[in-house]
Amino acid sequence: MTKIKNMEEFAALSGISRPTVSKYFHDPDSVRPTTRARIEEALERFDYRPNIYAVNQNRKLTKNIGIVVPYLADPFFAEIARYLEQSCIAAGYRPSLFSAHGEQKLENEILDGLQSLKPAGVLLAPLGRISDRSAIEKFCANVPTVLFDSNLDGLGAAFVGSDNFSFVSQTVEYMTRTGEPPSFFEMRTPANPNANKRRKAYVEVMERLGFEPHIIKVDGKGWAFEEIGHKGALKVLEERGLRTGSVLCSNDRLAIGFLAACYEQGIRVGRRDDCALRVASNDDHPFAKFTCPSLTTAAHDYDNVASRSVETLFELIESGGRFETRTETLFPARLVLRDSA
Amino acid sequence: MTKIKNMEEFAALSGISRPTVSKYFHDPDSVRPTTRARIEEALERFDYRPNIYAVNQNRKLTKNIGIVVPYLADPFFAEIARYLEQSCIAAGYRPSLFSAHGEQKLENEILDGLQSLKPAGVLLAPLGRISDRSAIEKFCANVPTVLFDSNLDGLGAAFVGSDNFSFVSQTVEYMTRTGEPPSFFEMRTPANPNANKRRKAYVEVMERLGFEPHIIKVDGKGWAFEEIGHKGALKVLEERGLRTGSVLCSNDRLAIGFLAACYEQGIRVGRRDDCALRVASNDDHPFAKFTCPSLTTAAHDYDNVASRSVETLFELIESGGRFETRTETLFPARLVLRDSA
DNA sequence: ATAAAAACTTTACGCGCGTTAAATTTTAAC
DNA sequence: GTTAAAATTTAACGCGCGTAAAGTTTTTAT
Repeated sequence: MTKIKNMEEFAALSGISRPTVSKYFHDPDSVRPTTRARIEEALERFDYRPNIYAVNQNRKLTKNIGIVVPYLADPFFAEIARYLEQSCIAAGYRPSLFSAHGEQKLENEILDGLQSLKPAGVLLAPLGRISDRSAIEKFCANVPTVLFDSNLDGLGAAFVGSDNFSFVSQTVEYMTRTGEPPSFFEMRTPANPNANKRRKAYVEVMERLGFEPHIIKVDGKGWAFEEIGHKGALKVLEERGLRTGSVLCSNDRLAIGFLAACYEQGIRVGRRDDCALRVASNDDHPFAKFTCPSLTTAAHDYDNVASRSVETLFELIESGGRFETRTETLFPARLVLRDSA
Repeated sequence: MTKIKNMEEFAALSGISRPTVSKYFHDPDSVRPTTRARIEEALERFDYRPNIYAVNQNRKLTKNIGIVVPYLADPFFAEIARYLEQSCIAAGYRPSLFSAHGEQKLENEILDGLQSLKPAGVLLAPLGRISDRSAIEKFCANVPTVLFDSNLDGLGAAFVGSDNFSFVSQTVEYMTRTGEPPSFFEMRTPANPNANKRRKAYVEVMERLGFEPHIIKVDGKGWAFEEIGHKGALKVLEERGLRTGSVLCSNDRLAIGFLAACYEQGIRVGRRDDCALRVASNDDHPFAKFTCPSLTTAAHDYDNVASRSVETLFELIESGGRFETRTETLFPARLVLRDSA
């Protein structure tokens, strides 16, 4: 097998001129079918591919797309990243995945490094409260960016995420309808803006239903939500801080810690009569099916959030990187009934 | 703030010639301290950075490092990837992270795409049994590659991973010493070669201790280990297939499913007297602390596996991409005692 | 069959930077 | 202060490909 050095050489071997070969790689349909066939025939025999560095140096726009998530060790983000990656590849782009690992400094460094990649666009799920707003603002000014999962007011060309009100209203109404209205269990200073929206939704729904909201706030910072939920729950249980037999956790990872604490304290959780407590949550984390008991929760519309995010980004790219107005798209939750409530 | 187009322009503004500036970016210590100061001073004022595409086109070796894991939705790999990324950055490289998402086709596509990145080196945790050996072999012939986590005989310039014998011997000996010798719970056709080594180690240790090995194999394929463990456990419990009150799971994700099944069946798991079953496992998955009950398991030496992997890769790169002989480095496990056994 | 349109070839320049060789300047050594 | 060594400058070429202009061939339409 001959080793081919560059497009010049490949063009010679295929019997087509280099500019035409170049055109082919840019868009196979832009050349005559017969020449296309000849090129692809040569491609079979010789295994050549254009040097992406030379290509990207000369094209005004690369085919790169950056995907940035706040915390990849959370399987929720791993799953959604997977979908985003595949959609990008299917559309002929080269995605590169980055995780801020919960740290502002890393998020900034990623955005910084992303600039030199000269990406056609970026899908960004920001850290949220601890994001460096000005850094992200500056980045969005230079790179077409669609925010997803977690919204930062006014930043990015568009936002695609979940409708937190829909999550909480469904869980609260379900618990109320089938038992008693829940208390709300959350972190005192949540990193994610969705958490704030969920608290507000909880208060609103409770008041609308004519009940008094009861919010339990637990300490802890960072992204070790299970640990925070676990410690917080142990403290609350010890102090008999639960006014109701019904708890709604702000998110599944807190709930995982909560349930572990209940188990250790011998508190039976579930909707059966012999259970002292019902626990529900939000997100439908990949592990929610395997908690003890399995977790009743409001599921993200993964597929739609992911597909709409990439669609929006592609539109943005085709519009030259700017939208007239910033749009926000929210998808409702789907209630998943399991054993915990 | 003036926008700088290229190195020529930046060099002019900093009062240094372009070749010297180029040399500086290659290695800041290779220029005289005074000129280095002048460059860095200009760097502060003008915010210029070399075009990575032009750089990579001309350098024989890029500063790219590929990190490939089999399944990123498994927090174990997310965690180790995080460490690998950081080590690469600290050493002045640009890591890019890829996940095969459990699919051979994707693993091949990733390796394919990685070639055009012309990386200085690659850290590869292969899928294992379902990897396309010949594709990986071909890849390793072209790119300096260090395998980690999961070994493929003879492939890659080196392997760094965990000593499966150490994992199993510690868990088996502990369970035997403090109770009865365990049965071994695993998938019938495990995707990961570590699983096979763990089974062999189990048999060997049991025989050495004078007990008869008892292996429970459950059906299922893919990477949804929790689901497989859950279904398998339900079946085994239903059929009263447990000969002992002591079970060692091949890995934590299976154990998570196993424990969920036990909970559903009302079987108390733990080392206390009122428990019917003890369950231990291997890996120390990030969620092992929050199972019900919390999981006794043998922990990977994350830090050492990760740091040795990158060290080995750096040595490999400095050696020009080839080692005299292929080395295999194994790190022992650390037994983590929790409530399940 | 003829003219117009479309696709292709040839030629050539540019992208931003690595790198080399020869000439020049700065530094270090004595 | 002289001299050799080290660092820098100047000038120039090459990397692999995008792309534009002008000329040639092929296709399509009439």
